[in-house]
Amino acid sequence: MGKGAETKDAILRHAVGLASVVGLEGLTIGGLAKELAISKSGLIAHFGTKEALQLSVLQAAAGMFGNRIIVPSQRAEPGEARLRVLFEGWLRWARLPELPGGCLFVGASVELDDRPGICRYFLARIQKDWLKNLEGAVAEAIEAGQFRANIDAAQFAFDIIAIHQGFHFYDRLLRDATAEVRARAAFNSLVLRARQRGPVEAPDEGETETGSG
Amino acid sequence: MGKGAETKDAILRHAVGLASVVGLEGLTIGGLAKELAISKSGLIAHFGTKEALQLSVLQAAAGMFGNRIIVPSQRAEPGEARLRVLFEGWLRWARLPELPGGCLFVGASVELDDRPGICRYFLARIQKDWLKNLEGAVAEAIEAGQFRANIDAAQFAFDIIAIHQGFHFYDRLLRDATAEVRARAAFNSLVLRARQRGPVEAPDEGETETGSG
DNA sequence: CTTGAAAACGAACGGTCGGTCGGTATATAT
DNA sequence: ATATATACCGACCGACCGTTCGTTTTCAAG
Repeated sequence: MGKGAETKDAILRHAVGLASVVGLEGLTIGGLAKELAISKSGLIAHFGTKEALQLSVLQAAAGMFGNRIIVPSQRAEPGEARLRVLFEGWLRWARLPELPGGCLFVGASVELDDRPGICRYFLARIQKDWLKNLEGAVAEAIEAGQFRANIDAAQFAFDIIAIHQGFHFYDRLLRDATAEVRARAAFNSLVLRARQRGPVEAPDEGETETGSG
Repeated sequence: MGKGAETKDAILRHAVGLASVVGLEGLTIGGLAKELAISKSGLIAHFGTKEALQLSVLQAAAGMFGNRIIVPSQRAEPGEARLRVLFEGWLRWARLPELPGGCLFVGASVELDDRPGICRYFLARIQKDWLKNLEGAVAEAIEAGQFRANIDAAQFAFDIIAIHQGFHFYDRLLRDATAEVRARAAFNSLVLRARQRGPVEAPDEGETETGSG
């Protein structure tokens, strides 16, 4: 890796973490440069414009996500196991020290949803990819006979994404310590419901429910 | 209403809609003043500081939410009916023409979750209030015998909030036309599961599932 | 009408923003 | 070691930010 690529990499590593806190628009070239102890002009020279920097930040985060969550998930066997690995990885992702402000994509989604441009376009694309990835994992669970055949994979993917959004809200804004427990409970309920008619499942007379089961 | 209160009201009406698009920080005094065809100084005089303006915007939006969603819900009978009215109202709320950028609270939640201050404090408080409101409606459904007694109202409230966040994500970023259908399906599934052991419920051999009921 | 208060104004402040430019240092290839 | 390309810098630009201030306009009470 040449000198240029090296510092560009260092810039993006910092920028991803900073953007997770202050948002993509909250990122300032001057502020980022000060953190890295380099000059504004030296920094922006690597990207040309702020929008290009923002796009690079999204791309860098997407790369991180792929390496840390998607790639490892492919070592799990297709179906429910892989789906669970993806979900658990996604929860951990939002708590990574490299992302002190939580999942960058959650923040960027809200920030960009009314601001057309390259960044919005890119974000929407990778989020749809992620959606399809989740749908695929559900489909595999159906093919493997783990989930019932009449499960709607697209709806299932919506449910998972909703749970993660809810988790983020509880965790980041409400600072609710039960965020993770609640998210996992909702996910488990979702999976349990999708399973083939199985051994027991008589939810009457048990512990509290709605998810926790 | 005196002259001062009148213009202050007009300012806030515009500001709420604008903030739903550009965010609380994206609000600029100059931009807002230009939209209203008044001077910057004349505008900010009503609030003193930008942070105070932002807080007023949140308060105004909270007032709108109370008038439009919470108050009408109290005409519905307690329990499942009221819960459904709250949920449906919440969906409509995110599509109000007065909120061209979607639910202001969703945007503000992400924007403020790492920025301490009066605004963040106020937002977290009213969001917890809303959470308790939902929990209360669930509890009433249990008391009315509509929902099983072992339902966890807090988890139920989490699930509803998650659904709404997922709806917002699908609707605003992905521009997915099925957002509303998916959200409603998830909600119906949630309610159906919570109901007392009822007439039929044999989910085998039916239409597609996971939410759709 | 007169008068005093309330409301809105225009101009200006210091600061920060993204971005540009010419020049200097540094790394890399020969 | 030298030459060339790359990387980086400090200074500066116009635009816009939130905020302040003194003045003028508008309103309402006497």
